[in-house]
Amino acid sequence: MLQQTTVPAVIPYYERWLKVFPDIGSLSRASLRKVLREWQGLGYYQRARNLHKAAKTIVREYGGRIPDDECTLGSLPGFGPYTTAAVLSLVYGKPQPVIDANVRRVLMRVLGLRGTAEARVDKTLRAFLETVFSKDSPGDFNQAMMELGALVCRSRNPQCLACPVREFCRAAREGTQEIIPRPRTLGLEKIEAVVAVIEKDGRILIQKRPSRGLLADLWEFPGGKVERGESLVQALRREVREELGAEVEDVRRLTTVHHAYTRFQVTLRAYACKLRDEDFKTGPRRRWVTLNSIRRYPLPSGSVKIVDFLAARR
DNA sequence: AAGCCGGGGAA
DNA sequence: TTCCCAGGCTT
Repeated sequence: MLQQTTVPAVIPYYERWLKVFPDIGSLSRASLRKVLREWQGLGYYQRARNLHKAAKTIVREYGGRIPDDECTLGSLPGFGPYTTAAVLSLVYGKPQPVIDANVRRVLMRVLGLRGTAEARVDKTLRAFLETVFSKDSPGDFNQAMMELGALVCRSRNPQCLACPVREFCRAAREGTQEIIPRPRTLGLEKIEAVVAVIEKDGRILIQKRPSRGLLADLWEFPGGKVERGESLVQALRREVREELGAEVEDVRRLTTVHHAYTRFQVTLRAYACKLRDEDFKTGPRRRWVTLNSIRRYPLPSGSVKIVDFLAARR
């Protein structure tokens, strides 16, 4: 029932099912019509047919006991790699790692594997799993991995700060947890942006983003998207002119950082510079801050990476 | 490797 | 709306 179906959707069906078919024998003796009737509304009806057929085979060929060897179990209808490994580990305690959508997502992020979540990556994942798998408690390990994916390392809004394996996770380190695995449909838009780290008297200029939309009310360095046919420095001069009404000078390359959002991927080119004119608009959304105090402001992850660079340079 | 199979929950 | 879900089977 859980194949490609969420736990909340399954629970009521699961409970009714076990009342009607309390054991393998009762399922094996039931008519297909009754089996399908109990499955009605759950979808993927081939699963019901497979389960029914498997029950018949288990009763007729294996004395009503679910086979405990991989080969026999995997030959039953509906028993693919996941279900076979799940039964062997959860029911029989055998050292079989499972890879379901949760585990696949967790491991793709841990290893920083780009691309969509497909069974194609499973070979790589399985090799890694072998190195961390607990043969003492395979069932617990497998369920823990799946729970981690379902509750923390979620498809959307992963809770990296609460994640017990955060320090081993490449995606969390690189800020790519939102785009690993890559969403199946929409392609990732690539955005090139420039960032002006404007220094004056040992302080740096930051400004507050608009209160609505992307990164609302977060603070960042002046800057913006590079437009077509425009050089990076041209873009830098234009953005500072537009936002601050001032010209820049002493422009020097600082660093390049990458950050991934759900729908686009941005490359930030940071430049150190100074302002030629001092008469630009200050205001409540604009402040000169020291490198130390800047960390008290909420910044987008991309800006934090730039701040980290500046701090490390000291 | 890609298509197909379902319905619902969450954002 | 869009995306995805404790996959498996067929082409």
